[in-house]
Amino acid sequence: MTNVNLKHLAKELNLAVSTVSRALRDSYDIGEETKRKVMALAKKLNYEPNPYASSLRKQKSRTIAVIIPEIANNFFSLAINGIEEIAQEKGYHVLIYITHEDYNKELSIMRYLQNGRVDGVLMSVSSNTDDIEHIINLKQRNVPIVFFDRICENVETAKITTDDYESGFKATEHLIQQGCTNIAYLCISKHLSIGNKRMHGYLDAIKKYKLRSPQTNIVFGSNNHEENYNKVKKLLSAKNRPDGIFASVEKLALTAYHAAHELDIHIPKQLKIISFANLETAPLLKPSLTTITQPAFEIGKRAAMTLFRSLDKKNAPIINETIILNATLIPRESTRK
Amino acid sequence: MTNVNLKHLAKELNLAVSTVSRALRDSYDIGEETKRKVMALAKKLNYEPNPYASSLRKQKSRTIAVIIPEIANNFFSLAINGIEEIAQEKGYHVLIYITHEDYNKELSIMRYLQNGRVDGVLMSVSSNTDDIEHIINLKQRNVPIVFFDRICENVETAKITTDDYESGFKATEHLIQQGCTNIAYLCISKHLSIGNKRMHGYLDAIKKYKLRSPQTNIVFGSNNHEENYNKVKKLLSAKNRPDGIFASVEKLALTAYHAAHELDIHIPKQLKIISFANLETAPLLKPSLTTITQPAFEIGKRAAMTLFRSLDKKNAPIINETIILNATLIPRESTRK
DNA sequence: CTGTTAGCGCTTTCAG
DNA sequence: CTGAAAGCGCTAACAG
Repeated sequence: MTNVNLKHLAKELNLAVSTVSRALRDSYDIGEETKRKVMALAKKLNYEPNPYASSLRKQKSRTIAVIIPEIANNFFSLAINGIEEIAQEKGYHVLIYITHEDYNKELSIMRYLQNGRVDGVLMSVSSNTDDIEHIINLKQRNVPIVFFDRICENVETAKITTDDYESGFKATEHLIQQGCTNIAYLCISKHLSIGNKRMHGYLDAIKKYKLRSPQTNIVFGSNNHEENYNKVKKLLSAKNRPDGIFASVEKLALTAYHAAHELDIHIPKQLKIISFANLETAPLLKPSLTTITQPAFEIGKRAAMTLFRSLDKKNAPIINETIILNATLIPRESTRK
Repeated sequence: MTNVNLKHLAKELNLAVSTVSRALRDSYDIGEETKRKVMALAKKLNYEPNPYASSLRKQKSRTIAVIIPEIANNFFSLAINGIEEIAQEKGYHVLIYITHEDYNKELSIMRYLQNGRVDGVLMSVSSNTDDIEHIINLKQRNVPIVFFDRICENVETAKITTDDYESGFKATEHLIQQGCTNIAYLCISKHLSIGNKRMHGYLDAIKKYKLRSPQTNIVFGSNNHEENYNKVKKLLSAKNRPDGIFASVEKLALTAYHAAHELDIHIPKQLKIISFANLETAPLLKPSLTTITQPAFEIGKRAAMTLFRSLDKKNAPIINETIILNATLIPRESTRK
């Protein structure tokens, strides 16, 4: 870190450090002549202010954190893309943290953030987070939080989500219209808002169309892939096994695929699958999967914009509101044209 | 930022700030009794040191930057996953920057990093980066850089790559073994190391099997999707159009798919495609694409480990070495079993 | 318009 | 074993 700093510039120009500092930003207050000289030298020496000194002084880091459960998943990648774009526009830096669906990791990550490291947090909670103390804690330390996708209902802050209930309803309806009469629902965790909302949509569609849905048709998965696989396999091995599956996340759709394949159940003839999924490659590579695609990039952007709105204005509080963006159902037929 | 800091703790305990500071880390030097008291209060008040004050003082940020051209791409998502895992293990924070294949963005990002914001950088260069001054610049400011995947040959530092030449050779050979005699190669940029190495593998395979390959069979794409699409369409519209395509990146494979589809060329009957791709969902969703899959997660981990090796030991210089990991060819047949 | 001064919160000599 | 004091690089209040 052998680096040029304000002191260097000041000495070289026979000016006070503060003058140089102001010339470099304030502007209105410093003579044109001086400003030009300072700017010139700064450019010449490739001066870049030390961010941490400035953060320490201003108590603002111009940095936000993004906390997500996983990243090798198109939804979150796209969301980050949107977040990063807005952040770059606003001159903010983005720290990324992956919880790997681990509540304890989420906890310790949020501890790190509580002392000024970031000005705000964008997060999608881990699937086994049912306690919200750590989140409230951070909020109380004046770190604004915006949830996206996997929200916490009972934290008062901005939330950007998809129309999960409606999408769940439509997904189920879609399967029914395809002739399914025995539809199962797969989701990752009882704790997740998205899973529950989608489930309610599913249940209401079942009800509306007067289908029966045995309790066993709802599978709650976990972090453990093996376990999920066995549960789904069991589901598909039953005498009256489902002829349609609505998976609340892509990963479970794939689990179902694998299981069906092993059990020699033909997709989509004997089993139709619909799933929330953000396969960028979808139009070409998923001939047999109907997807419900979330506007991930947009969600990321909106989440970031919402956060920055409160950061830009001097600590304007984040409004406790939910912005709901619509997902799109992309039937597999259309993928073949 | 109403926050508890060392001064608070010190006052509360009737100790000097320095004593508290040391009790919280140094340990050997402070009385057991005092230490316990300090620790207890720190825990109770949920004390978390201000990272920027400490960074400023120690001239170390415990933060690294990851600079990548894009993120909505499985390769980079997986790599980040690996990077983040190692970083978390080491107690480092990860800043993420996306260049969107834009040289100018890459430039300005690296400017931000030159004054202590990060202790090191992991990067995959943008496709239109042919000038390396900004990289050298950063290196000279004592910010170690490790390249992964898209490396810069002529910067002396550690590089983690895939066996691009061999994979290019094998990919081409694979198409030849499938009966292709007129194979085209698609890549994104003349500047990229990976594209060039893969191309050499391709050319050597063509040579070895004594196929002819008209110059027109090599397509250099760009950032512009439309443009790429037209180039590929033109390629596939020629009288003696190729019967095999080796795409150096997933995106171009998809472009080829689209073009073939529009021109009513059947895949894989009339045109076989092989491509570098990291489709996590591959086993199920890509019935017609043979892929060469890079160990992305591993690459990320190795890159991070290499960087941390030099950060952990007091500024041990990064060795100018290239670590080459092997990609795996996954034929489409095996996806159907 | 410019300089002086006093910190931001932490670490680290240097003294006791 | 503990305290006092200096200073990382920057900003901002206060003087001139």
